[in-house]
Amino acid sequence: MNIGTASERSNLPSKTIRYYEEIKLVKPARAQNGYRDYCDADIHRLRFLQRSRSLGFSIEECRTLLSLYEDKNRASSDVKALALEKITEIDRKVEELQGLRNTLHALAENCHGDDKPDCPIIDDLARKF
Amino acid sequence: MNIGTASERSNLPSKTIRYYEEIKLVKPARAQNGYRDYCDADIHRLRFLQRSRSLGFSIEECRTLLSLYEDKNRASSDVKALALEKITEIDRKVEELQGLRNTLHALAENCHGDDKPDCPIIDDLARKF
DNA sequence: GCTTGACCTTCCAGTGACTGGAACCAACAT
DNA sequence: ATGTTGGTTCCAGTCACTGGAAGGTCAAGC
Repeated sequence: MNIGTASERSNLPSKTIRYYEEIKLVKPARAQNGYRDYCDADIHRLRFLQRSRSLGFSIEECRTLLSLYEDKNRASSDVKALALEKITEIDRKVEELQGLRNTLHALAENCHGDDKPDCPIIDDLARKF
Repeated sequence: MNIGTASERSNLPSKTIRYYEEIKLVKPARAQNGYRDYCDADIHRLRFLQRSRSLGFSIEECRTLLSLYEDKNRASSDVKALALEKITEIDRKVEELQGLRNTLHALAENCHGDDKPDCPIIDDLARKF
């Protein structure tokens, strides 16, 4: 199976798939013409990567997950630990973003948003500490 | 004022300050010995940048905000528009993160997290579409 | 048989916003 | 005179791709 088909089936751009090969995440066979030749197991790995990346795992975390996936003797606790860690990380990020959001919102509330140069948002950014 | 002092006063690492000079955000004078020499207005700009960056504006947005800040005839509506756009963007990001969080949470809930290889998180990542 | 176009290959450069490190120069305390 | 601290420049690395150039391959249509 050529890379174009692999791309369609995994929902990943060809460029990304080549990149994943470069960093040794997926190693397809090569056809005689030099084209990459993906088997079903490769597609499976690619989809696994697509999904775990979209769930916010970093490439290195995906590498770990993939090896856990392929380790028949893995402990589910290892995977759970990674997931829980990720949840904490997401919670932290959400909190931070909501803080920013609230600050910006408060500033925008106080800004009449007209033609005049008077602007509390700018004033806040420029405030002395 | 040397870069070290500027760094303390603006709460930005020296490296970052030099980088901001490279991309033409802050252009300090130079002392005779070649050292960067920051005046109060420079510090003001640096703090403005520190604060707007920490509020989640990109460098290019900061550049815009800075020019609006220094434009005595700016309309406050211009600034407000940028802030509101940023809020929308943050809301989108928060929603996305919460989606991820919920998915991960649901998966972790169903995972007993023991020594056995059985793991619903991995199963989900590996699921066929 | 030839051309066209889609698809594949490699390799190099760029993104954003820094960060780390090497090699060197300046200022100041002891 | 020497050591420490703090400047300077420049180059490389980060993360996870993405874009583009230059060229090879394949199937279809004329």
